[in-house]
Amino acid sequence: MSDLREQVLTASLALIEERGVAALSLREVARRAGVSHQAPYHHFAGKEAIVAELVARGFTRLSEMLEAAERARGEPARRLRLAARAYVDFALGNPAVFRVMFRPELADLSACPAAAAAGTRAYSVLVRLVEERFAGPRARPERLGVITTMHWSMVHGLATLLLDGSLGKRAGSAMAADALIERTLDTFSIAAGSLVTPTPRAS
Amino acid sequence: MSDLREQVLTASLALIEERGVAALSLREVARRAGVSHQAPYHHFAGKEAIVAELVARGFTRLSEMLEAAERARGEPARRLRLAARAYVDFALGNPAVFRVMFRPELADLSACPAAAAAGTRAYSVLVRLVEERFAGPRARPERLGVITTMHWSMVHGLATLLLDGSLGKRAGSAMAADALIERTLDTFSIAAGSLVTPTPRAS
DNA sequence: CCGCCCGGCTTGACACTGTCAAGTGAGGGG
DNA sequence: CCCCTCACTTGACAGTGTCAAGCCGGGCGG
Repeated sequence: MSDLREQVLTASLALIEERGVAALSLREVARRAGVSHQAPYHHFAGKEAIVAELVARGFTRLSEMLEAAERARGEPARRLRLAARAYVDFALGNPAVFRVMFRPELADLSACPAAAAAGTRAYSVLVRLVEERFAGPRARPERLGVITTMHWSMVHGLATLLLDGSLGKRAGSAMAADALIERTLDTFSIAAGSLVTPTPRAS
Repeated sequence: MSDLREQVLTASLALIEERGVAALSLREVARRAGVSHQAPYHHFAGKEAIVAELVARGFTRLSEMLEAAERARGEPARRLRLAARAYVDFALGNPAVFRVMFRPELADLSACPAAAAAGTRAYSVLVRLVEERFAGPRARPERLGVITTMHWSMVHGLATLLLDGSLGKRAGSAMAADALIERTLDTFSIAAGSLVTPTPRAS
């Protein structure tokens, strides 16, 4: 039942993947699904609701990938590193969804509690991983929060610059992009590692 | 002369500031400027050209702010830190423009050479600052490139997450946001500072 | 068995958009 | 004086999101 609902979602996704979210047209979606232009309205309140659903699914998929990294064996640093790579991989693998996930003016995710919950779920994975890696006798929780923000910013910035910014063009081929990601994340991991012991008071 | 051109630009900017770039309507712009709906077409090729112009101006303004930080006195670390703060301040001070600056699907900046040049100008400031801070006898240029990418990613990610992501909501007031920015950039600066000497081979 | 309701879908309409095409009108140079 | 150019207007067309009805078949109560 409700086969159309899924068809609308996949058609919408395909459309924004190939022409950008600005070109998402409900009528074109209906056309591709072989129904009349008003049929989607019986499954979604409007255009926003469709992309909100896509955003929610994107966040749960991202959460799953991050949680998979969390379950990997190895030291905390390795798992945090894997999660970072998973974040970037998700962005590069689902560019259209990723772009719209962090664009509240297109789809107000606060209006869609499912999307907000999925986003919090992904965030909490990061929080746990950072705690695991950086918790220590001297680490105040407030400091952990800052380190979490730093990690998220770094990884998110790398992903968005590769996707939209000029980083993607500067690093031409996919292989070059992969090397760029690996080396950037490695360097960041090393740099952040210097924070795990109380910062050495260099004179 | 060409007063309308400027009027169109300011009206467009105001419109995307208050309703988002998706709601930019040439007809509404013309209405606000008190002219007919086709008047803007005598100054811009179309909708894309207008936002391309806004993007170009945004990049030059960002470049100016970064260059001001570059001219500040103090150690290289301090200037890099100032530039990072300037980047975030620009994003928070010009949210609509910043958002559209890194959204090539809305305004293809490669079609607008002025915007691309301004972007490269801003990027080169960052390259110089990173070189100044991290250049050393042991630093290969390739390594400097990675460090540059890391810095750009971190700062850009922090800005976009504050703007669009949930970071902005998590850090409620503007004062809290300011503290968050300061502490995150400080922590990052310290972490990155551990890279200036060849990474200590901890056993 | 009939009749009714109701949910999924269709058809129709409205206001709005970007953009092409043609017209208008004032101001200035030949 | 004429005409031309340039900034602008008017008109039209295709396309959009969305509100308001209409249709239609299948399940349910009687």
